[in-house]
This record gives sequence, C-alpha cells and structure tokens, in this order.
Amino acid sequence: MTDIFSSSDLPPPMSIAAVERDCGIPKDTLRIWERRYGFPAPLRDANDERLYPADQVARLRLLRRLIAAGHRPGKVVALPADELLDLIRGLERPPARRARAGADSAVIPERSADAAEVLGALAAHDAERLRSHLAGLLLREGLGGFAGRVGPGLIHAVGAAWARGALEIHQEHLFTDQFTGVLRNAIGAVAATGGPQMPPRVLLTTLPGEPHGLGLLMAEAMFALEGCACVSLGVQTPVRDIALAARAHRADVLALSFSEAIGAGLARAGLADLRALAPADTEIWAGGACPGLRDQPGVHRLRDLAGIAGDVARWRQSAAAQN
Amino acid sequence: MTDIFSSSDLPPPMSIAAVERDCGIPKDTLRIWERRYGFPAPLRDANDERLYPADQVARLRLLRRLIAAGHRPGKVVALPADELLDLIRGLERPPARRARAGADSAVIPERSADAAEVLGALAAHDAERLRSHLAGLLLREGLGGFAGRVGPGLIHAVGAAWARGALEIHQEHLFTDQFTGVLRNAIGAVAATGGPQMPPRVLLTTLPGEPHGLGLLMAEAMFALEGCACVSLGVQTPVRDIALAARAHRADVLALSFSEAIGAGLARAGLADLRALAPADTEIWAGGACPGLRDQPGVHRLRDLAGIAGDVARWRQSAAAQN
DNA sequence: GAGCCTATCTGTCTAGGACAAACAAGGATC
DNA sequence: GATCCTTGTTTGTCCTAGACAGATAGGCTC
Repeated sequence: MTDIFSSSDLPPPMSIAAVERDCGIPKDTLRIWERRYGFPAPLRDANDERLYPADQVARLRLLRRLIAAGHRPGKVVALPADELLDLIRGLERPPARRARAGADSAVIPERSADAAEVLGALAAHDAERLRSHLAGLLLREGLGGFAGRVGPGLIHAVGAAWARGALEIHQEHLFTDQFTGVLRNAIGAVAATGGPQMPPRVLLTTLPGEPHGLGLLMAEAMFALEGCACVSLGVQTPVRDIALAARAHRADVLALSFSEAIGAGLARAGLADLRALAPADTEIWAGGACPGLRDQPGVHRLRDLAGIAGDVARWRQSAAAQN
Repeated sequence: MTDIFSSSDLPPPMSIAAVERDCGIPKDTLRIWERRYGFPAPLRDANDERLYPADQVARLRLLRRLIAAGHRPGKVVALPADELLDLIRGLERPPARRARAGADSAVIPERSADAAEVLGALAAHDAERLRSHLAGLLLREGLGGFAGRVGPGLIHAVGAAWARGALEIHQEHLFTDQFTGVLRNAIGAVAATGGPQMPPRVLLTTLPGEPHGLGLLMAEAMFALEGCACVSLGVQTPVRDIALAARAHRADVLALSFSEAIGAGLARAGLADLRALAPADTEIWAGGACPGLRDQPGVHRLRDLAGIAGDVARWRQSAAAQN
C-alpha cells in the first residue's frame, strides 16, 4: 500500500492519552509495558512527553487482540510485528485460556459468502451496496436470524479484517453506521406493528467504558421479537443511573452488552456494583463477546443472541410459577 | 428526596476507579483536587487505597454539573454540599462563560409546549409516549422542520433540564435513544424513496472526543433532504481516518458536528489537523453548539442546521460556475 | 467598550515503587 | 488419569510528588 499521505509527509504520532482512547490500553499499562518489556518505545516531544508513532500504535492494537484472545502480555508484548501477525492469523484458538466453561464454541463462520460480500463492499467504499446487502440479508433471514445469527458473524468478520490490517478504521465505522441503520429501521417496524407487549420489561444499556452499541441493538431486536417491553438507554450509562432507571421503569430484566473492547476487569467490577445497587428482584442478564465475562453471582450469562428467545421463555415460566 | 437505596442498608464506598466511571472525573483529577482543595477526602482501606463514601460521590456529581455549566473548579470544589445545591438551583446561566462570538444568540425557545411534553414524558419515564410525540412532531413539521428547528430546541431543553438537576442522566439517555430511532427511521425512508442523488458528496462524522451523535444525524437528514449523496461514519473517527475516508469516497464536503461537550481546544486542534490532511479541494463544514468553534482558516462554519439547504445551494452554484 | 498582557488556575503528564489478584506449574491425593 | 492444593511468577492498578502547558481572569492601556 503506497502511503497516500506522502504529500503531507507522514501520519502524526499520538499522545499517550490518544493511544489509550484508540487502543483501549490504560496509560498506566502503557508505561509499565515500556518499562518491563521495552515496548512500546515512544518518541518524546519537546516537553518529554511520549509520542507514539503510527506503526507502534498498530502493533498495540494487534497486542490487544492477542491478549484478549488469551495470550499473556509477557510473552507477546516484546514480539516483532510479523510474529504478531502470524499469531493473529493462527487465531483460531491456539492458547485460548484453557477451555473453561464447557460450551464456549459457538461456531461463527468467519468467512461466509455474506461476510465476503460485506468486506467487498467495504473495500470498494460502496455504502449503498453495503446497505442494500444488509437489507437483503434482513429480508432473507428475518429479523431474528439477522440479529441472532448473521449479524454477529458479520461483526466478527469485520473486526477480524480490521485486526489483520485489511480494513481501515473508517471502513469499520461505515459498516457500523449502515448496520445500525438497517437494524434500527427493523426494530422500529417491529415496535410499530407489534402486538401487545408482555413481560418481562427489559431495560437495555452498556456500562461506562463500553462504547459499542451494535450488540445492544441486536439484543433489543431479539427481545422485541419476543414481545418484551423494551427500553434502551443507549451506551455507557453510569452504574448508579442504570439502577435508578431500573426502578423508574420497573424493569424485570436488565440486559447489558459487552464487546471485546471492554476490559474484563471493568466488566466484572461494574457488574458487581450494579448487582449491589439494582433492585434485588431485577434480574441482570449479561451477554457479548467480552472474554472476561464469566459467571458472576446474581448475574445471568447470556450464551448468545439467538438464545435470548429461550431465556425469555424460561423467565416467563418461572414468573408464571410464582403467581 | 428519600434515599432510594435505604433498603440495602448503606451504599458501599467506592474505589477511585469506580468514581471515575461513575462521575466521569479522571483519577488524576480526583487526586489533585484532594491535594489542592481538600475535597474529596476519601477514607482509606487496609491497603491505603482511597475509598469514596457515597455522599462525597454525590457531591462530586454536583460538582461535575456546575463545572460543565461554567463554574471554576477552584471556586466550587471546596464548597459544602448545601451551597452547591443552591448554585445548582440558581443555574439559569449565572456565570456562563461571558458571551463570546457576537452572533451566538440563535433564539431557541427553550420552553415551548413541545419541550414541555417531552420533559413530561421523560419525567414519567414513558418511552412510548416520548416516541409517539417525537414521531408526531416529525409528521407535523416534516423532516426538515424536525431536524432543522424543533430537534435542536428539544435537545437544548433536555440538556438544560439536566444541568439544573431536573433530569437524571438515564433520562437524557432515553431521550437520545428515542430521538435517534425516530430520526434514523426518517432518514432511511428518505434514502429509500429519494430521487437521484446529486453532488455534493457529503461525508459526515465527528472528531475523537465528541461522542454526541444527534447533531450528526440531524445534519445527515438535512443533507439527505437536499438530495446530497451522504455517507456517515458515525462518531469519533480519528482525524487521519477522516482524511483517508474523504479520499476513498471522493467527498466534496466533510461535515463535522461539535456539541457543547467537546473541549474548544480539541475542536480547534482537530480541525486544523484535518484541514492539513484532507484533500485541498474538499471543503470542511463545521457546525454545532461548541462555544470554541470560531472561524478557522479553510473551514466553513455552519450557522445552524436549518441553514444547510442554503449552504448546499451556494456550493452547487459555485460548482456550476467552475464548469 | 475593545484589545492586550500577565498572573493564576487547572488538568495532564512525568517518575518509580508497592502490592493484591490472577495465573501457571509442580506435587500430592483420590 | 483426574482433581485439588500450594508455591512462585506475572501483571495491572494504585500510590506519592513534582513539573508544566494551555486556558482563563483581571487589570491595564488605548
């Protein structure tokens, strides 16, 4: 790839705060990696502050993905970029945190024909083609199939393509926007034509630090299809406000979405806080690709989006049994 | 207000990371406030780590509001809670950052009947009522009137209500989600039924640090109504990627949205960087309520959303003149 | 008033040290 | 061979304290 910035010389180095935002690696961690492993090795500006060149930032993004997939920082942080790429390529569960919960192997076909078409539209920067393909998929699969099965696969494929450098960030943004548009339209249609709404009342949101809204939207679609009364607060609601909202809306279920982006520690801590603050009779359902999302007391782990229908049915049975 | 958390005995003290998440105040800032102003004054756990009692966290939330409204930290951080409440109550622009740019007083009727209905629905936590009112407004005003005039007024009214403590954050989130849903539906309808798309090709996004997407969506609606070919990348696209995307999509216009949330410095620096990286023949149009958004070389300042039609017409005239 | 200039304010960066929680590996037991 | 416990290592987050650049306020002059 020839550098399109050759005219304006080079992509500008980033400050430590910018890298934290961009890669999701805390400042403290960046500094301690530098001290312990010798990478990253940022330049310094006139005021002795770190300046991370673009290639090191790219390497950090690879690292984040590897570590999220189970590699240990000490083993991989100092590795050169090409070895990291090899590891990424081999990322169909090489170390993968010794199989923990038994059934973790939801088969996601990363390279289906649909994914190829999506990636092709992105490569061509063709928003219209992307949109119409997504809309077509929605029609072909139905909202349940689209949000429950195809969507997660596409998101995974796009994320993987980005991680191996096949997509730029702006292409991922374009995908996210088009996907959001298609899904929101469909959800709007379900809400407009839907029959009477039934319990459980579901409140959807993500914790602070989790900016990814697609999972939330797909979950909303699944709940809406089951006839649940859904209220979504969008992303990044403070824990205290989630608890307040749960009371205000008399929510039966609090549905939280966790992408790979959020730190495992943040997720656990936030869930624990939330469980303490939310009404005891409100169930907390947590789902998503976040690797650190293990069983937590008082929190129901959603296996995958397609399983939401079953979870709702189970809730209704148990609610009926209590009355 | 009786403490809604009284049932669970007492709210547990929070770690510094939890406070950062909850209040949005960085850890560094919390420590330096403590050092400089004597507040907050957290307890310490067995390991000498800070533990913030719930009342101090509540006070920090008040502080955040006051500072966002223009108060200076040094003046208010050390103030006792009741004085903070007095200040909050008096928050109909008391200090309010001395009026700056001359033509800043776009008359926004903050308390129209529509705003009152929206605030009422939010107070009742009635998502359905909110949604149907917004949808009704859309029908009554048309998409142009909704996105260009009514929407900004509603957003302003909701923001003001939050600033004076009349709304919780989760209520603002609910508004944002419903508003987004209604608007996206309408944009989808325009795109589906719209005639042939004409220049300019418009690429919409926000800079990193600007998480607010409503302005972007309203702008997209206005451009779509003018028949422009729109591509939205959503929020927080890195500057370098905006420039890449501008080339990839052969954009004629780069439309950036700035809410009050983003720092004036960030906005200026980002715009300058972007102007340097983007193709010279791509115009940059910047709009929004950000106070620091002054005239900048090579950047066209959008006065308001309703004026976008005129801006597009002007662009087309000038483009036609060149051919 | 409008513009400029200086002093204060304020957030973010720097450094290295410490430690608890998470983890891997080895050893003992069933 | 599988499960459990113990030990040693890894790793992220918190700590202190100092420095400084950019923004703001207040006084000055025009």
